Amino acid sequence: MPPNQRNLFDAEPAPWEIDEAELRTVASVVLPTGPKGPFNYLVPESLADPAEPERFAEAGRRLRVPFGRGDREVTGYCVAVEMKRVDARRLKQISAVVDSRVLLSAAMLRLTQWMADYYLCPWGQVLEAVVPAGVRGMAGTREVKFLTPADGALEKFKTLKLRSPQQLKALETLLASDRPLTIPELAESADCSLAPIKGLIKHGLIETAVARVATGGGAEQKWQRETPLEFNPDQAAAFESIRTALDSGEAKGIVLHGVTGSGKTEVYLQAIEHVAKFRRQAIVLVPEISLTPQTVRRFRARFDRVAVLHSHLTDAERHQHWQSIARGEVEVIVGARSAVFAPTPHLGLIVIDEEHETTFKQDQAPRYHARDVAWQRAQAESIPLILGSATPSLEAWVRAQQGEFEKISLPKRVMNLPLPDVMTVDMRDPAQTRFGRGAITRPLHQAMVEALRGGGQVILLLNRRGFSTHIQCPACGFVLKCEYCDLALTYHRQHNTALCHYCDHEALPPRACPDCKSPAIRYGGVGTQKLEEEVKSRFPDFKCARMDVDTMRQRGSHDNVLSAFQRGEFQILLGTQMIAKGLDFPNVTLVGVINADTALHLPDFRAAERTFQLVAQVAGRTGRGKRGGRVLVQTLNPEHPAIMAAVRHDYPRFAEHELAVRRAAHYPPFTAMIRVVVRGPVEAVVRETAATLGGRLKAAIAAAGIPRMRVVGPGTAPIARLRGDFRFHLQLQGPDAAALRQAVRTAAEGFTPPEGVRWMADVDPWDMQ
DNA sequence: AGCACGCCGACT
DNA sequence: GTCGGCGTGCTC
Repeated sequence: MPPNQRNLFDAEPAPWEIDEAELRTVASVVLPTGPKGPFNYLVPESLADPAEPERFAEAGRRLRVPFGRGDREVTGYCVAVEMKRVDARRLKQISAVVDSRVLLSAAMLRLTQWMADYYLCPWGQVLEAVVPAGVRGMAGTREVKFLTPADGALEKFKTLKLRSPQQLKALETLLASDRPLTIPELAESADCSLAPIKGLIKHGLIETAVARVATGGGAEQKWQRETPLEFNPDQAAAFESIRTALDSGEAKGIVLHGVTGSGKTEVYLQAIEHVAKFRRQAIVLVPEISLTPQTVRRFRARFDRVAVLHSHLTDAERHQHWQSIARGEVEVIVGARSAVFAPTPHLGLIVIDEEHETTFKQDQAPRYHARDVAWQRAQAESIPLILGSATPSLEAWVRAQQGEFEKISLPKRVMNLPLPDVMTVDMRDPAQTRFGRGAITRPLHQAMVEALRGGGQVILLLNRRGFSTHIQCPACGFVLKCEYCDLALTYHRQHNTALCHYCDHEALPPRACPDCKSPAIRYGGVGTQKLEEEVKSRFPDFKCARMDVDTMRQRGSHDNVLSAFQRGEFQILLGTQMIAKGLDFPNVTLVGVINADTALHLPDFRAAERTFQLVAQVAGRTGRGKRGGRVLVQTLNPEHPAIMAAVRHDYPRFAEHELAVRRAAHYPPFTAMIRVVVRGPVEAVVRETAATLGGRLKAAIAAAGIPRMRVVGPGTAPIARLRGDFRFHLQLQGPDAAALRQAVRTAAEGFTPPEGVRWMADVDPWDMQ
C-alpha cells in the first residue's frame, strides 16, 4: 500500500472500532523545528530492549522517525516512553535510535520543558539550544570497526582446513590481546597486511563491532597547585552559611553581596571543595569576557578536574568536555551562560559570579536568563544557588529582602584594604574641561600624572569603541547613518571606514556632507581609538594599550594584554567595559571613567542600574595593593543618584532609591514584563502588524479578565530600523507573570503575520532597544 | 517548517 | 488532456 493512500483506508475509527485500543510501548517525540508536537510513535520490540543499550529507545535520546504524508525521516528528541492504551494503527513506528546514550536526564528534560513554557518558545528549540551542536553531531568521533575472535575460532580454523600462516598468526595475536583491536592495530601487532584479517572476517573467525571513538585527544595541562587561603571573619561566616545550606539537602538561593576585592572567589572555592568531598559536581557561571582568565586560573590551581567551557572551543573539544562531564569525571565546570546545562550526574552547587551581568541573558531564542534557569535547576536538584556580586541585580536583591533568598554580606575588602576614594569631575564646569581638546579633563590629567610619576598604573574606561562616535555636518545637522539601521555610524580610523556597530555594515567616510554638500563635515564624539591617540600625545613617555572588541578578535589576546599589564609591561590600559570586570591589579592606583553617562540616557528602565554597576565595578579595579588607589569619574550628572551612590560605594542606598522608582513606575522587579518586537522590510506593514498584535493582546487580557495588566504600545522601537528591518515593539506588564505569558499564547494562536514580517516575545527582557 | 493536495489557467 | 501556479491544511 503506498504510504500516501494510507489515510484512505484507516481514517477516523468507526464507533465499532473504538475498542481497538491496545496497550503498547509509545515514545513521545519532540521535533527541533516545525509543528510543536509532541508526537507519539510505536516502539518496535527491536528498540525496546534495555539489554541492548546501543539501540534502546528511551527518554532523553534522539530518534529517527517517519514524519508527514511523505514519511520523510526526521530526527526528534524522545521526551518520554510509556506503556499506553493506543490505537496502534494510527501511529507510525520509530525507525532508529540515533544516540547510543542519553543526552538529557529526566531532570534536564523537565528543565527544558519549563524553559519552553516560561520563555514562550517551542520545546524543540530549547532542546536544540541545550545540547551543543558538537554533541549532536558527535564531533571529534568517528566510527571504528573493532575485532574480537569468534567463539572457538581456533578450532574452526582447523576444521575449515585453513592453512594460511598469516591468518593463523593474526588470529593468535587477536586471541592473545586483552581488548578488541582495530584492523590497523591488528595488522601492526601481527605484522601482516590487511588481506589475512579480511579473510578471517569472511570465514567468520573474527567478529566485528562498530563503536564511536574520539579522534585525537587534547593534551592535559598541569597547573601549579594552590592551597586554600585563610578566611577573614566575614568570609568565614559566609562560608558557614553556605556549608549549612549545602548540608541541608535543600534548595536555597543565596545572594552573596561582597564589595569588590572582598574575596568572594575564595568563598566559592572552599564551598566547591566541600561539595567535591561528597563526589558531587559544581557549576560556576561567569560572564564570558573570555572567562576572566584570572578566575579560571584560580579554579585550575585548586581542582584536579576542571572543565572550562568557553566560546572559542571547537565542536570536538566541546563534545569531549560534555562527555567527560556526563561521565562524572569533572569536579567543577566553569563556563558562560550555557554551562548551566552541563550534564552533571550529581550536581551539588551552582555559583553565578557577577550575577548582575547582562551576558547571562541570551539574546536569541530561547531568550533565557541563566540566573532563573539556574534557580529552577537548583530547586529540581535540591541544591544551593549562590549569586555573587558587588552590585547585585535588583531582581536578586528584592528576593533577598523578601526573605526568599538568603543574603550574605562581605562588607570589607580582604586584609582590611580600604575601598578607593571616588571623585566626580563635573564636565559642565568649564574650568575643568577647558584644557586643550579631548576627552581627558584637567583633574583627570593631573591625577594621571601623579599616579604615573608614583610608579602606579592607570585604567581608563570609555564605553565606546571606534574613533569618532558620529559623523555630523555642522551646517545642516545631518548625521551619517547606516544604510540598513537607524543608527549613527562610527568612524574607525585604522581602516578608514564608517562602521555600523549593530550590523557591521561599512561605508566610505564622506569628505563633504552628503546632504548639503558642505565641506565642513565634522567627526565628533570620542571612541576608544581617539582616546588612545589622546593618551599617547599627552603621555608620550608611557606605554599604553587599548582593549576593545576591535583589538581582542584573536583567541587569547585578552589574556595576553592583561598578563602584560600585570607584569607592568605598560602603564596605561584603556578600553571598553571589558576592562571593568573581575580583574585584580595591585599596582593600579588610578581608574578614570571618561564618561559615566553613556548608559544613563538610554530609553531603558534599567539605565540607572547599568550606570551604577559600570561605575562601581570599574572603581573596584583599584586600591588592591599597598599603594591604595583612587577613581575619577567624569560626568555631566554628578548629582544623579546612581552616580552618587557609586561614588560612595553605597549599594544599599542605590538599591533603595532605585527600587522606589521601579515600584512607583510599575517596573520590574515589582512587575513582570514581556516585550514583543515586530519587524519587517516595509514600515507600514510592520506598523499595522504590530497594531493587530497589540489588539489581540488587549483582547486576550480582556477576555481572561486579568486585573492590573496593561499593554504599552505599539510604538517605534528605540532602534527603529535594524539590518534593513523596521521595528515596532509592545510591552506587557502586570503582577502575574503566568497570566502575561498566557495572554501572549492566546494572542499568538492562529495569528499569522503577513509575508516578510516576523515577531518575537522576550520574557523578562534585559535589552529594550 | 515542509510537503502533498487540489483547484485554477495556459499549454501541447 | 497535462503541466505547474500557489493557497490551504496537516503532520503521531
